[in-house]
Amino acid sequence: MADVAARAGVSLKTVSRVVNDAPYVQPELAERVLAAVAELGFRRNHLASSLRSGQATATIGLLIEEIANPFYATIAGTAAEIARQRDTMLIIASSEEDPVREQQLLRDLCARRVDGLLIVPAGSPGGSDHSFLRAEVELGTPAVFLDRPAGNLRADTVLLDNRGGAREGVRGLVAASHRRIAVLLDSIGVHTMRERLDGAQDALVEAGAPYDERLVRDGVRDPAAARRVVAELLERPDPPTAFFSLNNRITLGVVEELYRRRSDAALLAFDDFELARLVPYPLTVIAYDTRAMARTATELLFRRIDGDRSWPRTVTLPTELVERGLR
Amino acid sequence: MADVAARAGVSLKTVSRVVNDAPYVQPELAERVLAAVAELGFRRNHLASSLRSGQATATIGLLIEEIANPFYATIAGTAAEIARQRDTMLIIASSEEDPVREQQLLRDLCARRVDGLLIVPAGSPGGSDHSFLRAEVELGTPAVFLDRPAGNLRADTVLLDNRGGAREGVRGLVAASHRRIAVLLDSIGVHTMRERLDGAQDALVEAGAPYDERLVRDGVRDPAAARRVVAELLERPDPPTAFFSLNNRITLGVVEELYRRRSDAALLAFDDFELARLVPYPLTVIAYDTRAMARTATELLFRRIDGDRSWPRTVTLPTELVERGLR
DNA sequence: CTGAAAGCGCTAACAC
DNA sequence: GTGTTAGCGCTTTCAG
Repeated sequence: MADVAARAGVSLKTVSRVVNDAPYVQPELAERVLAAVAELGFRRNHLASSLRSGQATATIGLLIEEIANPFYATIAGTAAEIARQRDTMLIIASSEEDPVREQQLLRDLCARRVDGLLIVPAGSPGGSDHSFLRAEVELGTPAVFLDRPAGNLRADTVLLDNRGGAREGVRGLVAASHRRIAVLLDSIGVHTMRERLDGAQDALVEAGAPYDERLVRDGVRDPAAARRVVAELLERPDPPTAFFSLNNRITLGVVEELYRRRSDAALLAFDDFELARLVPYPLTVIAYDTRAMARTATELLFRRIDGDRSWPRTVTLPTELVERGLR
Repeated sequence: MADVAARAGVSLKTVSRVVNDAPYVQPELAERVLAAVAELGFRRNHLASSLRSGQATATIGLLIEEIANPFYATIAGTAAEIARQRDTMLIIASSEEDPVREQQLLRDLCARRVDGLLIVPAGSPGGSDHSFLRAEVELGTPAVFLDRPAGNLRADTVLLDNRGGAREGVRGLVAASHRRIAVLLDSIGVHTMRERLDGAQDALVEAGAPYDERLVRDGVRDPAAARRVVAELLERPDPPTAFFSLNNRITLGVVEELYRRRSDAALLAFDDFELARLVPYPLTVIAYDTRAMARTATELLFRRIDGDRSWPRTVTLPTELVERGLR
């Protein structure tokens, strides 16, 4: 910057003004500065600038499980889009469901002085403890939680109506006279899974239907496991007449096995997915608007960054039942 | 840091040493410093640190079209994973296929003094001009290009064998006696699309098959458009007996229309996709390893960051033919 | 092994 | 309108 100033025959501060589009600079001087900038290939150091000016690194941090997962990719895309409108960059960090890693990454993000944090908590057993963020939040790094609530921290949170959605879906099955409904889930340690299971039970209890624990299968980690569980359940003496899959990876396996067996069991699935309409099995999907969730959270975050100090709020977004699959 | 030093009764520099795990600090002093750090809730300012120490922001920039697209999400995930092993954060920016925006974002990333750049060029007509990066690269910000070549810049590049893959796939169709092969593509302006089309023509020319321009349809932007084009082509007096879809969004539409009509046309498709095995139509897919591509590029980038000044190289990764779909 | 001083590149606060 | 001075939080350099 000093070089530019020398070359343009002005002071360092004037260069700073020009580079930052500050008002009250003579056009003539500005032009000379711009010329010098071009000649010298000068590029402003954003780090130094935000070091001096206190906050405003024009960067927000997003902490998720893993970027490659389409659900998180959608969240990241939405957050990036909104951030872009404010000339803010997005740093994405993946916790891979590890609370220790999550905490490290969050601390690192704070050390980089991001303007705010968007967090999908790692959902492993016990959940993560986010109390260490309290200090950061008070020091001016707001945090908004997405999809899952924070652990031990009062903060803005945007959730889906997992319980309500599951309840409504299972009510549909019950109304179609299903009583033996198998439920397949990934991990009961994850908040969303617990909520969805609770919703299913709500509907069953309401209907006075028996709740058979043997029909609930936890630990279904991938499509292959789902196929095995479906096969096993269907070979029982009193097989379920309906399946409720609590996430879309499980749904893939369930569909494949039901299709293979030309089963006529009903299928209810949490999470919509691209291609759901092309799947060779009729199913009812509990869909939601991932982008709306991410948008809400990101807007909430920017409101905080802009100085909103009101009481933290929790927003719950609705789900919707949709018919999918080829019939 | 000064506060911590005061509290621990040491100099500022000693705090710096302790915080950075530097050797040659008396354990006793270190302990006092750590205690003070904990009491005061001190957190090192990463920005200030890398401002003074020259480079090493432990951040790399990734420029892609859009994060929400699974292809780019996979690239981002792989890059983030490798970066993590080096305690490096990843800033992701989306160009949305706009070369102007691309350039802005790249400049901004440089202004943030990222240690290196991973770039999937915006593929719009004419391609982008990356010559403005030459200065940055020379100033020590290495760049590696992915999936598409750079415009007017010699740099490390990792590509897929688009042409070879398409050639091999179409050879298969030709060997199965197909002569009227329709080709559907998104935009001829994108490098990968041109290469794929060239590969198809290679195979046709080899076989002495007629090349019918009316069977090549550019501008098929989404699945709905693909459906319309398929419908129209099938209603011609001499309909194609095979379809070659140049990307997976197009493939979705083609599958849907062929399935709907219970057609027996052969389908060849560039890009594998999750759920391809569940698609209700037999198809041959030209698959490739996106993660390998991203891994290769990211490793190349870190080698540059570590000081490799050898001649830029271009790596081309192979594709593979795979049978998919329900038969 | 530890500390004092200088300064990374920039901007806030003020004087001119 | 423009320049000067100080200093953001840290690390480098070099003296002890």
